[in-house]
Amino acid sequence: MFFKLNPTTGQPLYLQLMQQIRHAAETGALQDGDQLPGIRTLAEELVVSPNTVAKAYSELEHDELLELRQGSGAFVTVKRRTRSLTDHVQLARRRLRGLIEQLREDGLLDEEIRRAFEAELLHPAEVVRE
Amino acid sequence: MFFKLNPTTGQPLYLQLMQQIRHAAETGALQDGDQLPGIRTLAEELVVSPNTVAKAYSELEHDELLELRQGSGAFVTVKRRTRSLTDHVQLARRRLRGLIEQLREDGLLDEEIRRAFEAELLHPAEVVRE
DNA sequence: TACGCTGTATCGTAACAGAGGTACAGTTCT
DNA sequence: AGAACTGTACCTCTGTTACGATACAGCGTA
Repeated sequence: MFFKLNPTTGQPLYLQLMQQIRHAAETGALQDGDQLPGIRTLAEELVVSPNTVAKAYSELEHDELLELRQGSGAFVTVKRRTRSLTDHVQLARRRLRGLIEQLREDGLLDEEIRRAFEAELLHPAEVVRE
Repeated sequence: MFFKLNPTTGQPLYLQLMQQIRHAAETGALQDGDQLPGIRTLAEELVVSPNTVAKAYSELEHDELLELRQGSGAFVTVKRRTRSLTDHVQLARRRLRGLIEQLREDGLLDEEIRRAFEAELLHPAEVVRE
């Protein structure tokens, strides 16, 4: 599987995993009916406790993005809205990719880019220095 | 002051505050020698415990971005590298702003945009579906 | 000097994240 | 039926976050 967790960001691991699974569904990388790796398997790959994966899975089940069938596994259930949005999300990925590349070439660190991004998302309009 | 914390993201409040102060210094919104609000004042504004602000401040002092003078206050100390980068960061902000605006108009939610951003930052190159 | 501001330090408490382990229950396949 | 897989449910332990409150220490000014 194509997930990667970063223990240094301060964000809980199970949340990071949830976001990445969500995003995979939004881009179409995960499609309706796809089966996810087993809790123990994925936990071993990501080098985290099985509990952490289990928590992510069950939260996503509560959000109706996964269906957990005891004995058989975890399966993706993508709703219509998400499905109609995949194109937009994929386009967004490509645009973001281009911009991030440029910013990196300007010598910006990922951390700096992330801070600028979060700031922009938080304060839709803002004056830099009054 | 122009800070805002979000208790729902899972990211520690003191880290969020640190990032925002850092970013303010990177854009030039906070300049060398500027004085930050007092611990208690800021804590009250943000509706958090003074301990939380104190932790953010002292971590930033350890990172040499703040100078804490007992009795007088917290002051910004911006190094040369950061100073030479403000233009790039401000430009980045503007570019990100434009892109985010577009994506919102496409009907994407902030959460979806953030997931796409984080995914792109994490996997510089990636195939969407193999 | 005395007051009011600053940051510093330390309690105690609560909640949560995460690791690690164990046992149980349903499904699938042989 | 039985083995091997799945998720489910507990428990204990450790570390971190955050709150609340208290006391202390340095600085500046009236």
